[in-house]
Amino acid sequence: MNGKQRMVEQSKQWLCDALINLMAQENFQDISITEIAQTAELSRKTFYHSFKNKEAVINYLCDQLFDQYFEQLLQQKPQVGEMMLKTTFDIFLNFWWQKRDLIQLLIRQGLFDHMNEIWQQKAIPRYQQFAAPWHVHGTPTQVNYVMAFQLGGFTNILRVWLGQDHPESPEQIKDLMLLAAQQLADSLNTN
Amino acid sequence: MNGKQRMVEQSKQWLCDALINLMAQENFQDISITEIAQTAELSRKTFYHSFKNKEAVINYLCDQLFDQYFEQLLQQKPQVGEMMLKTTFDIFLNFWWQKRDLIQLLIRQGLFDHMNEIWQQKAIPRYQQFAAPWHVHGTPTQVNYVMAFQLGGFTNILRVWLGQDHPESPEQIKDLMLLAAQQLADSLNTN
DNA sequence: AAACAAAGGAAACATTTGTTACCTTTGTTT
DNA sequence: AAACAAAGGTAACAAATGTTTCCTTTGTTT
Repeated sequence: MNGKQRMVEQSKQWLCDALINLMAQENFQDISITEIAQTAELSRKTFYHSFKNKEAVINYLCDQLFDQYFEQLLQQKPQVGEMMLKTTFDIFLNFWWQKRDLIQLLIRQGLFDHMNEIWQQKAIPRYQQFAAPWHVHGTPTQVNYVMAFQLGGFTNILRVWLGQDHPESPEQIKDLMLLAAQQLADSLNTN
Repeated sequence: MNGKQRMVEQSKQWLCDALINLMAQENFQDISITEIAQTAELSRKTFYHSFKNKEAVINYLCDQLFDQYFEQLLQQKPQVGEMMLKTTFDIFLNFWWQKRDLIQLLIRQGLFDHMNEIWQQKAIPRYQQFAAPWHVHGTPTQVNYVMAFQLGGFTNILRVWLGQDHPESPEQIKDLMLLAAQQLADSLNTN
């Protein structure tokens, strides 16, 4: 990355930070582009040079988040069986626990759905690089739907978990999830 | 409902229909309020009387959809075990199959996430009226997270299913889901 | 039937948005 | 070092948004 690109990235980051700061005090809908630019100490022109609109800033922010998440996931030592399930839960829960302030802000502003859209688009192709936390076999279509189910399930747990004012610790959620998974399996098998 | 309220509801419906028709041809972002009002043969004032903005129209639309869905779900004969799982899948898949034109429109316009947000908010409290398709027991917190997982999973399957130009028939998806559920259970038990 | 309340229409309004033109600054290239 | 390309700043612009005022129409109340 050369100096010119660094300048552009820096501006984008400043605008992002400005929007996040404003969102802590004001409703997303009511924040104007002028306000963001002023807070970032940049001109409105620079905003429109960096982003198409307010939503694009959120997109950029979410892109960064997911790249960070998948980086952590890729560093995971290859594992199998139950250990893999636990490791995947650990990474998932701890990552979002670290980012909880930002996520809670997004949830409160009704932007979690927006993040989810980006997650789904980026995650499905990327997940082909990994084995699923539980073993999946079958036709590509079958695998795809099982993936979609898991992905949607995890994301929604994240929504409920961090949507609370005082969310439980990652450890508590982990135990909860393992128990729930086991129960789900039991109930499906005994039916 | 008296005549006055009927008039208001009728206007809302006309504006809704107008927006849907316009969305089939034009990008949601690029549709102006003026355009919607003109298509509905109502004044811009009437639009702002009925809705806060364009997004509110989508909210209204989604609210209607979910009320219809839960009505169907409530008519379901009380059942237990595997039959209940199949019945729930049937209602879910057939309902959305009927509405597939609208859902596909929403997905293409990047509004599925918006619908999802409304679904989640309305569904979690409402689901307390039902037993889950598979048996869930435990603390209220545990039940809540298992519910969230299932709900998120189903919704995401809907996204993947109807996001395609030529989605599979509901019967095919049903078989796929039952198989996937069984597999999930097996893999969790053998780990 | 008369009075009233609420909805819709017309039109004007300030604000915000997104775009453009022109100029200055700054990093890259040769 | 000079020429160049790209980014940022200022300012103006048309278009759209959301709000308001005033007036007409329509259904409800008494």
